[in-house]
Amino acid sequence: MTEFNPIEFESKWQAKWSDANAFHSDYAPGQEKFFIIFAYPGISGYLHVGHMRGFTYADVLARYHRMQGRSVLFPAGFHASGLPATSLAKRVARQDEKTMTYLRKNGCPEDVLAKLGDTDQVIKYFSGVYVEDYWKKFGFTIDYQRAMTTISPGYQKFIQWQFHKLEERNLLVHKPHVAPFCPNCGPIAVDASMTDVSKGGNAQILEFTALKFKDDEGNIWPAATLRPETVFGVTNMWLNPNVKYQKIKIGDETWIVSPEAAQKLSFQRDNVEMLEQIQGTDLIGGELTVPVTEKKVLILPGDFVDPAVATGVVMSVPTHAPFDWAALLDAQKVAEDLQSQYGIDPEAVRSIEVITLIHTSKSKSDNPARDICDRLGVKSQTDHDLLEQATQEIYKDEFHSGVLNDACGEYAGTRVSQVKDTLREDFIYKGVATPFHEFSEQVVCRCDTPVVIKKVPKQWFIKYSDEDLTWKTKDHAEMMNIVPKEYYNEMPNVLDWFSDRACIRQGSWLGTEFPFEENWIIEPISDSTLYPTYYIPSKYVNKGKLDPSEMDNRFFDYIFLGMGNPTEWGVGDDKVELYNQIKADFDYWYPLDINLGGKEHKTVHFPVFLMNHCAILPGNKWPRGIFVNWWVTMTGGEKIAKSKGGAEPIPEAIEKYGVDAMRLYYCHVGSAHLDIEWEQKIVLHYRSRLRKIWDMVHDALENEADVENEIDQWLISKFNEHRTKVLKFLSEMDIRNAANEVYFNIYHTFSWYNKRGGQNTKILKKMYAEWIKTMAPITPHVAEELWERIGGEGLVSTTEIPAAGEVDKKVLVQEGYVVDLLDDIRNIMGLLKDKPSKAILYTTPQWKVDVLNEVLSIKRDDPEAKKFDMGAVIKKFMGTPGMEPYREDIPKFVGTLTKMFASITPVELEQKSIQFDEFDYIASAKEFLEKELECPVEVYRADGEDIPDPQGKSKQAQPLRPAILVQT
RNA sequence: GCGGGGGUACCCGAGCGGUCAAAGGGGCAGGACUUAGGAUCCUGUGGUCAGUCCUUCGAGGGUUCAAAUCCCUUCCCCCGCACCA
Repeated sequence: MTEFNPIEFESKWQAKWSDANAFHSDYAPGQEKFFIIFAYPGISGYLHVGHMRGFTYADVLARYHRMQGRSVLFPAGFHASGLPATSLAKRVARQDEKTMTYLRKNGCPEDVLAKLGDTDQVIKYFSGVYVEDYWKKFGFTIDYQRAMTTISPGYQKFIQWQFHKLEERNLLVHKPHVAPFCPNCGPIAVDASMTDVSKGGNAQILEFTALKFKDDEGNIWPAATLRPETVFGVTNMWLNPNVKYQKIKIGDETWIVSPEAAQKLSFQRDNVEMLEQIQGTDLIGGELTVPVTEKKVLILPGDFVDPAVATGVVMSVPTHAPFDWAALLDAQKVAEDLQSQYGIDPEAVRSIEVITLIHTSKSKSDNPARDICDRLGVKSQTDHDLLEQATQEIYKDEFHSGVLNDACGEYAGTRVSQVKDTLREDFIYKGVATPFHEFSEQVVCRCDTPVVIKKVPKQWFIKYSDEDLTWKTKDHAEMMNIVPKEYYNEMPNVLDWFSDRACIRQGSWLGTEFPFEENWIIEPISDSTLYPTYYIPSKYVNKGKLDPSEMDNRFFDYIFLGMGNPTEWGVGDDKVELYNQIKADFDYWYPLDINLGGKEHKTVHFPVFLMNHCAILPGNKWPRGIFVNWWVTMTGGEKIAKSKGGAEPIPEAIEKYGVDAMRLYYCHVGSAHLDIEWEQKIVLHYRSRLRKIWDMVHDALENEADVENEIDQWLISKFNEHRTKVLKFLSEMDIRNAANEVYFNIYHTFSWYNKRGGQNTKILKKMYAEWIKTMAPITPHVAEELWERIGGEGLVSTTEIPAAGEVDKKVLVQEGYVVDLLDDIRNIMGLLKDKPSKAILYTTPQWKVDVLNEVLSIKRDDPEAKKFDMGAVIKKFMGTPGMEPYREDIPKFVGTLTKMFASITPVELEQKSIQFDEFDYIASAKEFLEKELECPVEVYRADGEDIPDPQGKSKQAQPLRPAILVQT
């Protein structure tokens, strides 16, 4: 037996494919085409086994379509824009320990490592790694003639053109915005990979509502809150007596806030002027007017007020804020002290009446804050953790199920969740409130300066909220082939939800310069939306035929939109011809058939990919399909992360498992829309699966037996049935089921053929050849190697898989009958204590077949019927000559058919209607049954003469269900 | 909150109105082959039992001749939410 050693033949076939240029995409007018891409990877360092999952699916689909006779375009590129490449270079430059370890662990050579502090080198090196170490080694049928990166000059010209189109279509808007900013370094990115920050990479920008409380002098005391609706329940204010408050001038208003807040405001507002500071203690005991309600309330001391959080000015709503409730109780307890310290009338403190605003289904009384403090055992305002928990609970409950009551004026009777935004907008519109932005946690820049939120006066957005565009895109998405279907259903909602997106930024990252504003770079999501179009001209750029300098707006207008006429450009005949060729190419390949990407793209990349196509290109160029794949996780469902060492480096994995085993693993271990766990053992299992198949095929190669047998016909029909399924699954992008059919079900069919004594090597080799074709999309290396060994011509990868051949249903039913019979006998034998000495089978008597056929024909005549006239059927057969001996059995048997009659499916009806002689068929399978059961088998017709029937079993025989007697 | 998904046998998971006691893997048990096996093959893996029966698909109701699959109620779990790819 030839040893199964994938490593030996994998590189051999990769070289042959490459030498033959087998997968170059051919412009082939008249021939059907298929255009697929996977979302190009960002250059972020080494990839892991999870990335290969999606890439593999794309290759499987590309290979399948190629083997269906289509001209296939499967290009690939690199998304170098944005942070990842820069981030990696920066980390190498500062010799970040984790990064260095990770690079070395993945086998980065030291001389390369020394250069990776430079972003260009990072891009150059890793794009090489992706192609040579991953994609080629995985046998992907990518057309590398078209490879491109998003920071190449040609691509940048293309992106600029795209933005001109967006501008022309009124889809670029600008408005004020806020963004993270380091006072020392300028605009920076707050992201989880911590490129620019040393702390707070996961921080979010929270949008508070600052309510403008006023004192008698007209000074504004902004209390920033996430719950503006509670303004109706304010009973007092809290200031920290130990803090020196800062008076500032904003426009023509004077504000009083904590010094930290004054600092933050100076970035969020124009013209902020610092005035004097006032000790908190001096402010306690004063009165402020509540906005909206115009009520006067007292300022009380609150030690818990953190000057670093929000504005340092806190409004108190004791019924709905546990902190406020606890603090108010404390204050009331020490009312006398407050008098001596701050001159506050103790009676005024004690008489503060709480106001209830919100009622929920869980409300027990009119003071939910008190209820929850009692329940959790809060003793004072110092029980910080408990109060935090209480706040969370109350907030959640009241937000979800709360309804505002009569204390809330015009908003009474509305749900908190519904009215919150409206109410906030109303307040801002009326001038009693204003937005205030704050990080959810502290963020510190790499230079150790705390990061602030800075107002960007003129931020450009792509107007994804555009109604017409949204409507158009949703309409189109409905006609698209989007898998899984869950995502298809979700897509309209995602498109509705998608609002304007900031599309440019300043600071250090890679990308294309924004054409309408200097020193702004287009943001990486926005420069990767329409890009599949660029794979068409990229081939000409790569070949040196097309220069970026000539790729101006009129060029792209012509090739992508068919606008203009190159003959009028005065560029010479050669160029005109070239442009026409590129345009023809584009018209041939576009639209894109499948855009394949991971689940992380569901709410970002895919929607903008669709919307930009719909915004810019004509309707006949809009994408046809999206395929989303889920992730590979570490054992236990944990996300693969570089910080945790990642999974096995890909080159090592390839060597250990073999590429095809990995490909099969991805395709079969779980559906594409499910996270799968990376487990060595399982991958090895798939390797041994391939080895079994390898051995099976080699058996036939080494076997010269050439015995014809009835079972041969079954094999052919059964295989054809399998192949029909495989092709159907692949056409539906159900890769998992296709893999199941090819590597498991077909394997079992061949095993059964063997078991049944099939030895027709000629037939077998023919069928194996067909089988190997079906393997080629998923495990191409094994397929090529077996194809060659079995004497196939040329490359199997470029051979067509024929649409399925004929299926003889009768043959399939007959053999299925034996399978069921064997099962039943085994079932009975399993119940016996002793070893069986003989199995006697009684096939159905003819009269039962006749009765059954009569009933089936009634069903055929009226497939909707649930009942049939039993009396008529019984009568008919009772009167038939020769039926006398069965007079007692007829009604009983007819009775058993009623249930079947009601529930039979069309498929079953067809199967049951197929006629064959059961006795003859079992008799021919007798030897096989004896071998399988390891005991003698006798077969009789239940209505035969003088048959041995010691236990009267023969009466139980039914069509397709022989009676069985096992003797011990 | 908004949006989406889900609860299936020991585990992972397929099925999404009838061919369902429920695919495929894994685990476990028995057998075969073996110097041995963590290799491979076969068989079994809800209950009952000489097979066509009974009880199961988070819980409770309902529709239907027929429900894991459809409808309602309810409990629980997971994921995404933006300038970050």
